[in-house]
Order: sequence, then structure tokens, then C-alpha cells
Amino acid sequence: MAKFELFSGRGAFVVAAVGVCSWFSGRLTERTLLELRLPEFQDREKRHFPKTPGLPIFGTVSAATIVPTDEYNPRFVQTLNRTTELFFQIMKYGFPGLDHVRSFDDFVLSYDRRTRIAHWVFEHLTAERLKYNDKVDRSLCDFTEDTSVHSYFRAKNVDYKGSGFDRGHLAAAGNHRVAQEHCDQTFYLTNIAPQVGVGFNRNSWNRLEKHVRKLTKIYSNVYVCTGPLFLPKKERDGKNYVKYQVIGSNNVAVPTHFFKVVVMETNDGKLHMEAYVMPNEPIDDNTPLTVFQVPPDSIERHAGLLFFDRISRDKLVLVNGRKTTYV
DNA sequence: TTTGATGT
Repeated sequence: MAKFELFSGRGAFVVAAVGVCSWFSGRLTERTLLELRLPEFQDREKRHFPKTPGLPIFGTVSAATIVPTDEYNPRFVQTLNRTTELFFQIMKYGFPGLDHVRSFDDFVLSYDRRTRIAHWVFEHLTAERLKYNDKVDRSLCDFTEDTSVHSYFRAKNVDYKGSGFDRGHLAAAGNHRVAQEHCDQTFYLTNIAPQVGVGFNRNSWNRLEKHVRKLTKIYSNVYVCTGPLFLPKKERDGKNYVKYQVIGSNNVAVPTHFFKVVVMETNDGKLHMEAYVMPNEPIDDNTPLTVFQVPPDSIERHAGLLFFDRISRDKLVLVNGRKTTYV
């Protein structure tokens, strides 16, 4: 399994001791040096960070670099091979957050040690990659502990057993049909969160996942970010509290809600977005999915994440089916 | 169809 981590500090320094894990150390031997900077990102750098020194990453050498930054500013200069190319293909529109980022063959996630579930999971879907593949068999997959997470913070199968909750996929197994290993990897418990089974995971949430897959019939590229939310609720005393159940001896957090933010690329270079929040509870099957659409920034504020940070706002013309005011 | 848990 591949992974990397970055550390950043607001307004002052990024002291980056780049944790070079299997992903880097394994891949950097090929030495095809390439700067990974998208044009939009470069523009942003010119505006906000005219004199920032780079963050060179050469092999296993760690770099400590002072980078003035007001906002999220990951700088990647690194070697490229097919795996890293895929990684940045999935992450084309930026990182929602940088906490314990882990890269799998066909999706990328950020893991929250405190809740024992992911902050977010990113996927890139195309019609081609979703095609039926008789070489991939979901029934051969097993839910598996992710040993790349320290045992203190790792969710185990026994935590879910008898809890009454499904082990719900964040990156859906049905989205990863190119290879059996891709499907297998969606069963790592880092990609799993406790979900209400009947009425949610097996019904309305599944409906939403199918809807997202269908978008690939209209759009050539679909980018999906999925994750948990822990939303405050007013209690009897009139004050707001965030309250959530935990399950198992590892106290795996049961999210109050789940979000899904989707960006679709049109053939003429425009971007459409849809953003959903669904409560982790039984939902009537007849509820239209549009009922769960919300402004993307409301998810960002609650989740502490910034989606599609690298998106050029003038290309984003449609959000939840409505014309945007960005233009 | 895809999403799962549970019991033998």
C-alpha cells in the first residue's frame, strides 16, 4: 500500500519532513523527474506566494523549507511513474485536507486517527473504468484491517461485529471494477465507516452511489469526494452539541451524516458540481436525491475541508443544477 | 443490481 504525509502550518512555516514511505521510496528509483504543477495552481502561486522556495523531494532526502503560506499550499516536485500519475489524476482538483493521506491503486483517502474512520475519500470515475468486468468478483473480497494504521488508531472487524451497523464503503466497491485488487482495496477498514444498513447503506445511500456512477454516461470525467460528518444538534437545554455513538473496543465513531461532493467535466471544458449530505439513519426510498443537495461550502465548513481547491471558478458553471454566481 | 449481516 502506498501513502505519504505532509505537514503544514498556517501563516508561518511549512517544515516538511516528508515522510517517505513505501510509495516514495519504492517509486523514486525510476528517476523520471517531473514537476507536478498544474497551470491553475501556478497562477495561484504567482498571486499569493511570489517568492516561495520549493520543496524538493529527492529520493529519501527530507527537506526542511520555510514556506510562507496563508492557505493550503502543497508543493509537489517529485518523480513520476504510472502510480503517481494515477494518484495525481485522482487528485486533479486538489486535496480537501492533508491528515494521513493514503493512496490506493484506484482511490485516495485521508484517515482520521481519532475517529478511526476516513476524513475523506477521493475517486475518479469514467464510463470505461466502470464497465462490467467478469474478472472482478465482489464476493471474493473480505473486509480487512489496514495495518498501515498504528494499532492504537485502527478499526477492526470485531468493532463492527454485533454493532448493528453495516461496514459501509466510502469509495464504493462498485466503482472499482478495473482489477480485482482495486475492488479488494475498497474493503480495507480505512475505507469503511459505520452506516445504518436498512434504509441507508443498502437503500438511499446506494441510490446516490448509483446516481454518481450514472453521471459517467453524461460526463467524460467524474470526480467524487465522500466522507463522514458529525453535525451539531440542539438539545433540550437549547445548546448545540455534537453527539455520536462509538462502537467496539476501539471506539469507532458513527457519523451522524455522510457527504458526497461530485465534480463533472463537460466535453466543452466546463465543470458541473453536485453536493449531498444524507443523515446516517433510515430514509424513505421514495425521497428524491435532490432533497439531500446542499451548498458545497456548507459541507466544507462542517467537515473542515476544502473541496476542489484547485478548481478554476470560472469553469464551474453549474452547482446542484443551478447556474453559479462565481462567473 | 448493489448494498450488506448473520448463522451453519
